[in-house]
Amino acid sequence: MGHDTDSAATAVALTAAIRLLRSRLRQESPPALAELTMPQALVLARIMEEGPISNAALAAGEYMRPQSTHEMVLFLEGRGLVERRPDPADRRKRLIEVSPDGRSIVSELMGIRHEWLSGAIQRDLTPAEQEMLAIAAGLMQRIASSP
Amino acid sequence: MGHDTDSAATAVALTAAIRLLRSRLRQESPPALAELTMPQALVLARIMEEGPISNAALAAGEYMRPQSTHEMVLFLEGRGLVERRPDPADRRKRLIEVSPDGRSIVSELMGIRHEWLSGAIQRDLTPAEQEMLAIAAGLMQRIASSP
DNA sequence: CTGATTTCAGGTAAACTGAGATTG
DNA sequence: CCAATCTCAGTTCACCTGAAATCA
Repeated sequence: MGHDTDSAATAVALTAAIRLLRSRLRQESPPALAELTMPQALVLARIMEEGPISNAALAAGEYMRPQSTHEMVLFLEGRGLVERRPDPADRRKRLIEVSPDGRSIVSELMGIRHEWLSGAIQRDLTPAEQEMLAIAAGLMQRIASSP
Repeated sequence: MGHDTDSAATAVALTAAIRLLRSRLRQESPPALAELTMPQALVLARIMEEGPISNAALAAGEYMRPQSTHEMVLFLEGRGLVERRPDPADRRKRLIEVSPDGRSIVSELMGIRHEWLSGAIQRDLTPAEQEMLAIAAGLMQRIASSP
């Protein structure tokens, strides 16, 4: 154990795991409660975290095209969950911020949306495994954001 | 550490990690070499692993609708990468198998497609972290396939 | 007759590319 | 003039649902 080829095997296993888990999550997500789709909810959460942010910066952080995030932001604005105002320092930009309405539902929504996954983690994994998975989630984010 | 609410936090972190990593993978995947898309390549790999398999069984294993896998199988058949023959035991089914051509390119293809991820794992993680990620990939597959 | 499997047809979600206007 | 940002429009990918035919 510890050879060079291990990272390739891990890459294959991880890719397969991501695809499988995504498929299962799609199956288990409650459609009735889905006023917001998963990407919309996660983008909303990121806007809340990163404070007032431009659309271009939001897209860069999500590794998407600005057009893709733009559409989600328009949707969220239509629901009154975010607000946009011109950036006084750079009038090309429009700063996006979560509204009071959006802020009040975001935590509740995240809880509902992750209900199945949270339960499965608790049901199927030992406490030690749960801890390892939490660490691994951090590692995955690190890899995704590596230069 | 070790409370009930931890699994919820892990679920949120894991969902975010999956989304980020998927976006990054899309960015990093070499489009010129993509004669097969990611799902097509992974379905082909699964067919190779699981030997002769019916489309319904394939779909169940991937947590997809039979129609979705059917389309991929038709594409792979058109490229001559898989072959189908009626199941003598149950003539409703058609058994799908990887052709010699498909078998010869599948390992090469997997290597190319996972090149960036494999490199990032090796570059950004310590050996101990790499091992943890490999274990976590297994845990994710277990959760995805849990009843 | 019921149920499972395959297959055709059409639809949706979530990203993409291209192009135009405004501002730095 | 060039670059960055936002925005409109159309496109592609990866799934979905519905329905018909075949066979157990």
